[in-house]
Amino acid sequence: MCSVQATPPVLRPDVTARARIRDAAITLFGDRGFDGTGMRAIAAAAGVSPALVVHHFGSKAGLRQVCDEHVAAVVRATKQEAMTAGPPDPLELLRTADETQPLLRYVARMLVDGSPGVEALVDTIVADAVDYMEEGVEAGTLRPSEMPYERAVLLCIWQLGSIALHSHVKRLMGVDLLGDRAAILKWGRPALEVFTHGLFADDRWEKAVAGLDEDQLKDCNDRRS
Amino acid sequence: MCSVQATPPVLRPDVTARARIRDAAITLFGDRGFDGTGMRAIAAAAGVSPALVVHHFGSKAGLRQVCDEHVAAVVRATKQEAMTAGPPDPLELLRTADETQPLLRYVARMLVDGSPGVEALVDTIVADAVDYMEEGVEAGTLRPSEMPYERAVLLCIWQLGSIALHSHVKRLMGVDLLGDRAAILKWGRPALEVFTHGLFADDRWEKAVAGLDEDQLKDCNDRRS
DNA sequence: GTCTATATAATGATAGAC
DNA sequence: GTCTATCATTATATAGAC
Repeated sequence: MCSVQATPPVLRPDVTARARIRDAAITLFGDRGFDGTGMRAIAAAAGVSPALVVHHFGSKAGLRQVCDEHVAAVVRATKQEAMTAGPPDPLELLRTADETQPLLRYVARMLVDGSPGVEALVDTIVADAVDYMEEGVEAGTLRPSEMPYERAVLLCIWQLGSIALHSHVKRLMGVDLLGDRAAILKWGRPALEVFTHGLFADDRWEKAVAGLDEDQLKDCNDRRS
Repeated sequence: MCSVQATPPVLRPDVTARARIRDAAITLFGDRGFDGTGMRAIAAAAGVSPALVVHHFGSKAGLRQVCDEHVAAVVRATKQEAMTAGPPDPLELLRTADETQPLLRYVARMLVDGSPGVEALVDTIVADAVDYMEEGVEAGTLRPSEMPYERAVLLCIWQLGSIALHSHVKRLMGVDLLGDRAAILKWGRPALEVFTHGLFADDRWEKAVAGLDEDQLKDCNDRRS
């Protein structure tokens, strides 16, 4: 599993200009956001003229769509590879993270910027997680849940959200979730602790919430101005 | 705790134009991002001329700074209030969420846009969480951790990340984390399940990871091209 | 404090030569 | 396929009247 050469967004005359532009866009969009990145910056990073960007992709929106599709394809392929390699686990997404740093940075941006292709990508990730976790429950490695789908969504959002906030994780813990594997382990250890032993000392919170019914909450909401 | 009237970004001639501009900016920045929001749009939403925005805040960056400070102050005040009201719990952040929807939407954007005040805000949130959780452990409601700080960071990132990805949570589960309390409960239930019982059926994962040392991981990293 | 009118810079996109 | 030169639009910010 420790292989794969990521595609760095550096100037590489050996790949087509089109691919260089696309990779530069992925890096810059991921780094400064879609709105924060100009065509000129992309062209400069790819070592071409701004006009060539338009020539190849029609428009900035067209370029983004191609980036979306490419990133989604790579993510899907990476997950496919990981699936066939061995049993999935909740750290799978983070495990494969360092293979494709600019890609993940782009995904992190997509998640909040709301790029046109991100919904389908997230839905796929969640659907896969539902399958993974069902298998895990059957295999006896995961605890069964009263709400398997919701739990899968929760865990996916936690992981994707952590990626989206990678800069804060880096600052707070010195761990680059988009970076090397060793660093990711430092992040994974407390997660493992929570996932193995839980967070609460007992089930008093669960009981307390179980005691609440919808009516009480509705009432509580209604009392707001 | 079920009170407080949020400040809607609607046209309200009874508050100063300055406050209206600031609130409109918070809503729009949160909704469409900093780069995606023009001064004209802010002025229109506040019912004033674009020039007045500049007159009050100097520049778009200046306006953002004021927004940052205002949001941070409100968040701090809200947390302060929640602290004095009762014992804190991991859902505290989400509990108080619905009080201030536009504010939280803005925070969600700040978290990924990297607004200049967001680091301090997050650091404060984490520092508070560390205190909360230490008290929780002493009180016997939370399990002790081998890495209390890292666990607190993890949980804060999970919660803030969930807020940042609220649109996906809405789509996947029909729950608006920035919205009403009843919806949030639907999200909180699986979280409560994981926090109470854990996710793994046993400690095999923890043991497997505990067996890994840094050298192995380093080696694995080095083998990447 | 608030406006209209405008300056100036940057943006996405086009035209046409090579 | 790739470039230079340029257009049209939009952006932030300013000047000065009321």
